[in-house]
Amino acid sequence: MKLINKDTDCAVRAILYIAGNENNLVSTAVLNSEFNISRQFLRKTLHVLQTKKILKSVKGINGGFRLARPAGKISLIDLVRIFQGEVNLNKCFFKKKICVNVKTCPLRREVENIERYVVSRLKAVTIEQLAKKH
Amino acid sequence: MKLINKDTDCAVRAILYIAGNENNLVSTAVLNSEFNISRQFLRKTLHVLQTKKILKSVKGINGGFRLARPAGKISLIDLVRIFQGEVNLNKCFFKKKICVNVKTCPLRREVENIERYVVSRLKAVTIEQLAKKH
DNA sequence: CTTATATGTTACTAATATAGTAGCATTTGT
DNA sequence: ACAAATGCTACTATATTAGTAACATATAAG
Repeated sequence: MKLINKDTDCAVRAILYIAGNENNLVSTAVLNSEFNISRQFLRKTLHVLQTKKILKSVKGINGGFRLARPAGKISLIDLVRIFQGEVNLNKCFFKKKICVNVKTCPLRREVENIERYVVSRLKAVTIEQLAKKH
Repeated sequence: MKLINKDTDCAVRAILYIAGNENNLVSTAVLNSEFNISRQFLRKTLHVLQTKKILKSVKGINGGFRLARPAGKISLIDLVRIFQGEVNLNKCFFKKKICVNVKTCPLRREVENIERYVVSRLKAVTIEQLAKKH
């Protein structure tokens, strides 16, 4: 059971590094030499981040990526949603017979509380905060 | 992303039902007619619960399952651990280069906090409590 | 003692999610 | 023109989860 998959994890590292480079462009080649992640994997991840407006890209020689918005405006929940979908810990397997009414399902209520906490934490933590704690 | 998989979910329903039957044995046939879960799936789940000492079984005609310990002594964390393994939200994908020291990894720390909360909640909730909330 | 009906046990298949790779197209500074 | 970067997409591989099947064993009842 994981909260953060490899895509998201990779994205966090990359973005943290990019955020530490002010407005300079960072290429996958640099990230690849910096981290233990294959070039192809990085490219896939960064490309997605670009399409999702987290990063801006510049093509061509000396090209690379920079943040599309301030580090304080990028939170973990954004990245988790992009790479892992909406946080929905509470999937019900037995809707028909058992869970006619979600409100009366004791298990659902407990998991719902946990989910609320997880989402609120993921929302609260931004790249800016993570960078400061380094 | 799910917190509870189908095995665990199934187990909770079954155990709640069995707990509501005092010391009477409950067979998979009864659970199958009660719930929207296939007989084979129930058998697999109940068998595991038996080997893990959550349920006691009686073979033969009129056989079935009963709780092996009081409902107050079975918590969600027990079931999650049996069917999904130890709760370990914090798997690190990049140990070598990046996470030389876990203590200095800001992402790890955040996820660790979340994990602690999740585990503490799963520990706190017992079958007895869930049964009362019905 | 035979039979019907339970669970014990294990092996297998199917579906889904996650991880990882490959290749060609496009852009741009020199 | 060329080298080096991203754009884009399709594909393969692996791991996890879900679901099924078949035979062995035990037991209550007729």
